[in-house]
Amino acid sequence: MFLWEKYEKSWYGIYGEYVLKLTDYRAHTLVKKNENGDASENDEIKFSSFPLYPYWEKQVFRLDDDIDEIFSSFSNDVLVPELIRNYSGLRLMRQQPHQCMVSFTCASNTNISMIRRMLRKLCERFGNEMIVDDKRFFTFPSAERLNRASNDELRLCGLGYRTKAVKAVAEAIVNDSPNITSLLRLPYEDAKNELLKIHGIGDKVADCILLFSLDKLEAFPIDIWMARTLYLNYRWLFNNSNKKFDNNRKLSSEKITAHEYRILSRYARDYFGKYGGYAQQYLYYNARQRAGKKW
DNA sequence: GTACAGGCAGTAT
DNA sequence: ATACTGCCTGTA
Repeated sequence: MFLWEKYEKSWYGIYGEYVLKLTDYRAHTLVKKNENGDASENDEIKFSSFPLYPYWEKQVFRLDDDIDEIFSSFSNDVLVPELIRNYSGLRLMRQQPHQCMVSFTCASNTNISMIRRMLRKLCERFGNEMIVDDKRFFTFPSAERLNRASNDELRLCGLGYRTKAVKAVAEAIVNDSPNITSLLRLPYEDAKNELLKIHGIGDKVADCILLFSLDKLEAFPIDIWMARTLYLNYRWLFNNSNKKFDNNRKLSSEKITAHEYRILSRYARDYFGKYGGYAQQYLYYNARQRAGKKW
């Protein structure tokens, strides 16, 4: 999700060895309809990819989820259903596990533009060049390639002290420990414990990997933005039970302690339930929107 | 120059 | 168990 770019009406995204392409003709069609009074052949969103990956949108945009059941599971909440109505185009994306693991390992303690920069450099240096529509893309490097890279080479991608962590993640994937297929099968808690064994993967990064690539929809990643949202809109959830911890939070840019993460995470998962990750996605997007973030 | 950004591991208490 | 601290790097 970090490696998507827009040109004209099309979005291009790096998905492992693939360049995915989504073209939105809908606005264009409105004009055409007005001019001709006729439906255009392009009256839709079109999906393609290089190389061909038929129906990738089903996998990547999770069209196989029972979205009605998921959305209705939040019907007792005040805020989330409203956000679902407001942000109707928002989707929870499913990434390839190895790309997701590397991406979120790079994501710790930095901002999105920095993450994008790091990942683009990793792709340029270690991925394969691909020309699509006369534009140059680089696929996402394999774990084998990253594992072969020297620490100095990785550092040149701007990883800083994350270098060691990226190496550890690449090595874990190459060694097949943990095995990705078994992570997909394991319940949330067990899969998370496996991920936490890898150097550089903590609570937050693990929850992102679980939600965005391992189909654990109850995973509820909490970064500083989610923490702010929880304190702002859901303080009542943990108001009485954790007085000491609740009161002195200043809502600002304080870092989340490990202890705090566990508490917030437990309340959020108890409250939002087995599809909580979907709620998280809407709450997160909303928090960023309200803060005027441009991604 | 300093503060800050979507955490983490290592160490001290 | 929980608290404290240093850490790469680019931007404001």
